Amino acid sequence: MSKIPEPTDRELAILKVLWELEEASVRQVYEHLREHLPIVQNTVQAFLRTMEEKGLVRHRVSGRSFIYCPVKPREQTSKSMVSSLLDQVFDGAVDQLVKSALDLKAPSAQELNKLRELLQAAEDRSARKPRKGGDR
Amino acid sequence: MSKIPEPTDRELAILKVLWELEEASVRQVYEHLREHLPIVQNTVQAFLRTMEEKGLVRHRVSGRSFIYCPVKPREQTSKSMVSSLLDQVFDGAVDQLVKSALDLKAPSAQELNKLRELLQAAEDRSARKPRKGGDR
DNA sequence: CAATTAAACTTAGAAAACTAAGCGTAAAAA
DNA sequence: TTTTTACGCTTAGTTTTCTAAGTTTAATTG
Repeated sequence: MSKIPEPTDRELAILKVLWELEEASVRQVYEHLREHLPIVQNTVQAFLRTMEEKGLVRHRVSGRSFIYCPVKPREQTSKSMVSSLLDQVFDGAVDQLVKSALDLKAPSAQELNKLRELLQAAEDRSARKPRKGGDR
Repeated sequence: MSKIPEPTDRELAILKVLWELEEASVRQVYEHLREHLPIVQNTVQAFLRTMEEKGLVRHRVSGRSFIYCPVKPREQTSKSMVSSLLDQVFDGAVDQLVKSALDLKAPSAQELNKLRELLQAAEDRSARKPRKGGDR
């Protein structure tokens, strides 16, 4: 139902802090953000307010402060962003996306392990139902 | 030197056509685009003009028409976009990006093959120089 | 040669993204 | 009790993105 829009760059920067801290006051988000980019606390606050309007974050009250948290977990958001990217530049070709990612930065040993697992899992799934069945 | 900005959504849609056709007139781009989204030829033309200013495309003259082509190949553009996404949401964790991609859409048999190759190649590279040496 | 057409260029404006100053209020400090 | 401080709210401005109408120019057609 509630169609949450994809976050913009700044919104994403804010969400990133919230994902990391689980929840945070305006102040806290501001403190984190300004380590990476020049910004003013009021700006952060204004963003959080509009982000709440868009359904990207929620808040609860604690004393005088609002404590914000993300509505959607990182995985869900990233998924739809990857999906957009996939359509926008790769025409849906997953392998090309992966190739770009691997070309970009040599994965660490741990990452390689994880990748092997992921691929194995994908193969298993594919083996179990090789045809393009739409169970969505 | 010449720092080319990342293309916006619409710019990307136009680039996609150019990547596909190698090169194309305004007219041709327009014809392709309007199959997917409501747009007017003038709009496409204005975009191509500003895109040329930004360094995203170049043109040559053929008769009365401008024939546009992308400055950067698809791979290069996608690479920097993937890089941004990686930083913006995954904090650089390639495996998480790949996981997102694989969760999103079951890869076809061909894609799986390609993925196996890619992983193998990454492993080979990693085996040959397991330490983080920077030969770039 | 006049009219039509097809192309690029100019201009303009709406919508979204981003930014921050200024205001009000209530708690805490002096 | 007065002052300061810490917060959220309102407002407003700039910039970027996206859109398309109008204008000009030159070739082709009648």
